[in-house]
Amino acid sequence: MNEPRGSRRQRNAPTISDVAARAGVSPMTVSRVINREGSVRDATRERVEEAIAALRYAPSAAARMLAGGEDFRLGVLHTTTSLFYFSEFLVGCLDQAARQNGQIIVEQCAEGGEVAAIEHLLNGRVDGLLLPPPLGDAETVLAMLRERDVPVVAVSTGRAPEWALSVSIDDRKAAYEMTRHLGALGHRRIGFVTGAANQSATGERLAGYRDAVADMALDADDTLIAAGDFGYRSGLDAAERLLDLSDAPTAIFASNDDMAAATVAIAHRRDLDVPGDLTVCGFDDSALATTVWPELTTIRQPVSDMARTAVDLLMREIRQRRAGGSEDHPHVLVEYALIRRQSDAVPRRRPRATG
Amino acid sequence: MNEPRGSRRQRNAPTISDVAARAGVSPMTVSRVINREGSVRDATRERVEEAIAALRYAPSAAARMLAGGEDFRLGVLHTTTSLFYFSEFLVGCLDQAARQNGQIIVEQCAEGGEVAAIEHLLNGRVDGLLLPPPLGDAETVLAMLRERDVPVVAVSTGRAPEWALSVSIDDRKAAYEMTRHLGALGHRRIGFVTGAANQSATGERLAGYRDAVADMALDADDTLIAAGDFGYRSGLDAAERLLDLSDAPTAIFASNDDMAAATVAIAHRRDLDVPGDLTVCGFDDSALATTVWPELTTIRQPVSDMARTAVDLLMREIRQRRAGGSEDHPHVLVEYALIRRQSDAVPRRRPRATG
DNA sequence: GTGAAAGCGCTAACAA
DNA sequence: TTGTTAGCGCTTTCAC
Repeated sequence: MNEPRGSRRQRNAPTISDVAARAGVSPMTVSRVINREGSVRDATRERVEEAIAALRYAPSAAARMLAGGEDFRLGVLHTTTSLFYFSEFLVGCLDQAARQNGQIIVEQCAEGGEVAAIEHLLNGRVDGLLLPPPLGDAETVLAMLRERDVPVVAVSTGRAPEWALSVSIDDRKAAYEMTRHLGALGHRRIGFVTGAANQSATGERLAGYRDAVADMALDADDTLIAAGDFGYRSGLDAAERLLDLSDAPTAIFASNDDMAAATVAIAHRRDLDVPGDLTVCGFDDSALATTVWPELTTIRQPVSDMARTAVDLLMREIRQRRAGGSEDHPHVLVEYALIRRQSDAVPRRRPRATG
Repeated sequence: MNEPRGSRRQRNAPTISDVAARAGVSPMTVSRVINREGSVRDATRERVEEAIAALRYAPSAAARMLAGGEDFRLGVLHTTTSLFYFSEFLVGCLDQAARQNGQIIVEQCAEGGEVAAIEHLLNGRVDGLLLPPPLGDAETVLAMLRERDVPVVAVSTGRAPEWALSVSIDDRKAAYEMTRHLGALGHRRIGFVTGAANQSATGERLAGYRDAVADMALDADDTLIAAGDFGYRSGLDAAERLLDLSDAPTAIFASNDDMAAATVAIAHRRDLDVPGDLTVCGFDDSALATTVWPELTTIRQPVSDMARTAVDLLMREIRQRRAGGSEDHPHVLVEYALIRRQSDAVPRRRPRATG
């Protein structure tokens, strides 16, 4: 009758005490084993590990956190643009956050509704924000966040503000490399389709293209540069313009895969074989790159790794701030890769019949 | 010396006790206000609410859960297919889960690695699983899950197993409606591109098409039905076959947007205007539908709402099981919508010159 | 190297 | 209608 009023346990999952009992040690020792603290004798550790395995024990994140573990609420702004990118980004965030007591709050926001969305997120007590493109370049958003002194990571931005954190690839170098690749294949006239004017990656990619054109002494003709906005439709128009040129390019490098896919569509509409008559390549390696046919040669941004890094950086920053510090704001550059698929080839011999 | 050793609080966020102190009530009363339990006098409630606002108090999810609140860990299997779908799906899951102490664990899995992935998820102590397509039709997956007695929701499946939960649209009816729409426009020969054979939605959509063809007495010709597999490339092939027919269709209804986009590409390659010379429509209303040009007339599946519903259903089921019960396994049907965009039109007059 | 005690913030059960 | 008590599962602090 001394039973204090039945336990309130609801889930019948094993607890740290169950493990301790089975291993014949105290809960504290189990805790030490779990957290990889040094001071546990090997024999003890082994017994504990056995018990953990036998019971299929998994620690309760909630209890852990409550007992002094830190926790993090990270907001992700989801704009309607770049849906392809977003999915991969989110998976990376979720994965990394789960490893570190992080919770990801996704806030959808319509164009123009960014400020309201952020307001909402901030009221929900998020500790920091992740900004996938194009938000990392949005002046009003950035200004607001800076004023509020919210920790922020900009992802895939060409040029992130100094006070923020960022994770990107070297857009300029990647575009340079792709352009050189095309040049090495034998293309002299390479068309380029730019991205949206308000994103800094756009400028970087264009600069990379220009560098390579200059370095390899390719045809440097401004009519070879067509303005796009990262949207498929803008790619359609840009490709038309480029292919209408009296001396049309033999290769077109679009600033993203959507516009490259559009270029392929236009080429086909004109009975041009890709890559036989026209080489087309993209940038990002989004789902679209392997959806269309031929599959696109492109620059791979490791989006989900970048997301993981971003979450990591952000948590570090938040932790530092909680501890009072935080002076450095790392801007990390991750590796990209040039992925060759079926959309590039050596140019067909030009009309003036060399051979 | 009676000071038990200073508080261990780490975050300086206000607690329920802070609110209670400020409002001059007990923590329990605050808890009642937060949880909208009836028995609190209005005056008291107001004071508490003021205190909450003043302190910007937000309850700690961890503490709440630990104290007996239920919690849920829901696993989502992420196959490489249908990335467009997945992003929207995930956002819905996350959103709904966040409202109900749910945590979403995403597990990526390669083709053929489903069983291992599930094993991993289950070891991570998930309480239930969400199965986006094509998993809801995968026999081995389903068998394993059933044997283990794991709560499961199949989403967007044509025909979910009785013992599981499901959220779908009425694929057959939707395809029927789209086909009738095409018939009403004046098309008599309507091509159809099927989906992957191993997904039950494929059969449903085809059946809907057939029903409408019969009901409207349209040309019922099996050469008008081309097999696809939901992939873009299969759509390319199917469209070629259909347009190579001596009496080619004036409209092609593809079982998803990817294949519809491929059909548009083939049409353009053959100098056919869409929708002038050929009407094309898709199914799903994925990101692709509004990416390509012309934008696709398609059937909208409200994926993110479906995800929300799925999470809800799953939590309800888990809760019931914890309470010992659970007899009924709801299969909910949500509304779809036929979205008209720019890819459909009245057929051009046929060669035999009617007028 | 290991254990005991206390407390993280909250709510269920009971008492007033 | 409101308050009191105890305990959720874990980790911290201190003692051995």
